Amino acid sequence: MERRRAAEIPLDTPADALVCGTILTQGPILRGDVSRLTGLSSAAVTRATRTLLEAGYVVELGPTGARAGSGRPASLLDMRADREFFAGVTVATQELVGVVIDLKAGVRVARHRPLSSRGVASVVSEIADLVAEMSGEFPRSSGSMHRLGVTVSGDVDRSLGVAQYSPFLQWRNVPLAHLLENETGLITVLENNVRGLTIAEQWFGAGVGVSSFALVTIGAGIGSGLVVNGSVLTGAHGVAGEIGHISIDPLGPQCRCGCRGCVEAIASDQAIIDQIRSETGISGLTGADAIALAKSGDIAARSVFSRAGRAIGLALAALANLVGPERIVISGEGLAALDLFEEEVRQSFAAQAFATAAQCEIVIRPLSFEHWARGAAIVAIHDLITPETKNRRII
Amino acid sequence: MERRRAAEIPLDTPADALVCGTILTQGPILRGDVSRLTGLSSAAVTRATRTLLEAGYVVELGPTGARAGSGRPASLLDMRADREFFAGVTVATQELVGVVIDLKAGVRVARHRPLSSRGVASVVSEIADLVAEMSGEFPRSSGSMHRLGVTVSGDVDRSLGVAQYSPFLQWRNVPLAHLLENETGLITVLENNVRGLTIAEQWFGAGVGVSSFALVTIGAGIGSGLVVNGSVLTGAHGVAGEIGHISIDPLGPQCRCGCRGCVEAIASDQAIIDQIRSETGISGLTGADAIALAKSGDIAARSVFSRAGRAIGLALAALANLVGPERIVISGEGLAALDLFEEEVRQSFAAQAFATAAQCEIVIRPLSFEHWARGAAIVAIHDLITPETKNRRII
DNA sequence: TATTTTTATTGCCAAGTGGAAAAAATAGGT
DNA sequence: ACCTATTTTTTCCACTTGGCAATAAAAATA
Repeated sequence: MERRRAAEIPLDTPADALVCGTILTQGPILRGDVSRLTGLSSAAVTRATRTLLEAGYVVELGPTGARAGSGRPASLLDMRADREFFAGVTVATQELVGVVIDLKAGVRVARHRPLSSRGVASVVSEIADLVAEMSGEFPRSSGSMHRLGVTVSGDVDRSLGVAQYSPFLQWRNVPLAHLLENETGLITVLENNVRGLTIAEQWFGAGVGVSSFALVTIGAGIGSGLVVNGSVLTGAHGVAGEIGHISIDPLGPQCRCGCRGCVEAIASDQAIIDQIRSETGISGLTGADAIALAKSGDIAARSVFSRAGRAIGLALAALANLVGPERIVISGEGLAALDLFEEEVRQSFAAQAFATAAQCEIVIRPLSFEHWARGAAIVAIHDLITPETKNRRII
Repeated sequence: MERRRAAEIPLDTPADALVCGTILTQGPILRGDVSRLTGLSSAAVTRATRTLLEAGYVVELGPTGARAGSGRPASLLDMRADREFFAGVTVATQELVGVVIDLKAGVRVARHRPLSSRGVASVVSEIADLVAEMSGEFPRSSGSMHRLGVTVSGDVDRSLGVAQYSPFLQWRNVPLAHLLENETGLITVLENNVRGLTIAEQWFGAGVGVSSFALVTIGAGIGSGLVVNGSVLTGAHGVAGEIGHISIDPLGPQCRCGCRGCVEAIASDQAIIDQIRSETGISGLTGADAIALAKSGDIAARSVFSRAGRAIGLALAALANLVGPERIVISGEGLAALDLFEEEVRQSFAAQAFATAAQCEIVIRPLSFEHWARGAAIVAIHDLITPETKNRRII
């Protein structure tokens, strides 16, 4: 699969890509600031900018509103959002979620569709259908759509476009990117779903301008994506950010991974439900019931949520102590219940974080499934713009 | 402090530094392999090599022993060990440990000296004395010594050369590198002691050729240094690799950090001694006694060591699950007792490591205090050769 | 001795980048 | 209205770097 990037966006030199990425993520920005942020000379910034301006990817917003005194007025640069569009699809538990976004990651269309089967062929054709459907449904003023990003859970090799192993889909070594390129005609990139969301936050969310941060998702499972030195950790064996399977209590509940006291066995949605069921004896208890019960003041339910909060706080502290991110972003579907344990999370984090690691900022960002699909689409942008490093540094 | 690197070793271009680092760490190596490892063209390798050969930093070992069939024989390149020497000093609990090493990190002199006081002025002058003493004591065939590496525990900013905070020395914001440059006349680099040992392993030990690994030290404290994408983690707030303060048991012993169940409170030397004392009632028990007792088959002592092993195994699993290193190296003074719990470490690691994270290799390397001092000296080499990256990538 | 094979070197070239000077665009003073 | 100071942006030039491809070197083999 030949990547015909040149036809899409002119990023001939490393400086081009650097400038493009900076304008993209740092929003409207002055040339001088681009130069300072990237370390490039102003000459290089001018050149790269001109290329992008001529190709219509960047616009000049005219003199900045707040006049800065005398001197030639600086003019702000920004991406032209409607110059190009990107599709993104994430394979969730029960459904496919798809979006089309513009170059500034603004969502133009969003669609859900139930997942009828987990077979490869069926998933491929349903993703293709969803994309085709969406691509007819948004007002494309001028730009076109060449790229698709797809995220699934499990072990994914992005450079190969292969889903190596997905327990949920029961897939092994599925070359999904290739299959979808054939089916949709779009250049397709495949990524792990948590990493996709992490990249989205890194470029357009709470990770902008920060060189290291972590995105923690709480819900059906508990996972995280870690960004260190500006790049997302992959793990030498494909595992990284598995914060859910840190054990914090040798007497804790059994986890489905086989161990005792994993964070996920204490604080995932199902774990909370199970614990409240066994404490209260209510057998048909749902997630909503559990939250309602706790909010109504039920002691047993509240203590289960508290325990979950402490477990998460300890896990975040382990993360902060080991990796030392500048910021930790908490998100996920479980956030409906977050106010039930946010205080415990913060307290036990603060207690367990070692020395200055406690300065790590913890922010909470509710993210919907649409955000996950948007993450997939943003991976497509990321793939377009991030240059492949040529020289391997071993030192 | 102007870094007059040019006078020492000709590393004018990035390619020079890349080739130099590769030859240094990959031992005797063929030009062709350098080219393959670095991604540089063979022409660039030839050019960089010639510069280094002419300056006497690299030697050609002549045709490789094992003839590889027909064709022009390839010749191995290696660093000339005695072309330059480096001093390294680490500030240990009771003493200063110093070494002088050559360019290939071979130790030429090693010396201990008691630490008479922890005051800044006294430490500075004693380090300077130690270095002066050593520099007269090794047979320098031709190379000279321009650089000194120093490591201390605590929060260190290497680029500033400042010890920001060292609880053990009770220092805050001590510009130790600068003070020592004035005192010794050597270009001095200051680094955290665990990071120093980690860099040593990365370049000359179990981390060679691996892009991510962890070095875990077990002894008076439990810490680790993490290498990801070829660079040592620093932590946004100066804390990283603090594996000792992960909490794995809410009912565990109280740690000096104030929390319960930290790995360090279960598995550090003192923690093990304390636990065995309280189990057996022997008040004057020393570390050697504890080991002897356990080796003699004492049930209580053995179970304390077993518990420590399990705690370390869980901590290593947390590390592997979060960061996903290719390899974990275990070292430290506590290794005298390692055979008492190695099996537990491996078992509980294997049980708790998530999915393929269990493939992470665990190797054991006993490292003496002299190795720590050597680590400091290797940081001086590292500082000489590692080029400062010019462009800041924010994407 | 000629040929083949593998490795190393050299000459040439293209291009990316930085430095410095020039130009552009404004505010403010006279 | 014009000039000057100021700040941002652009242009021009030259340099460095590293890749490509042809060439040389050093063996083994025919």
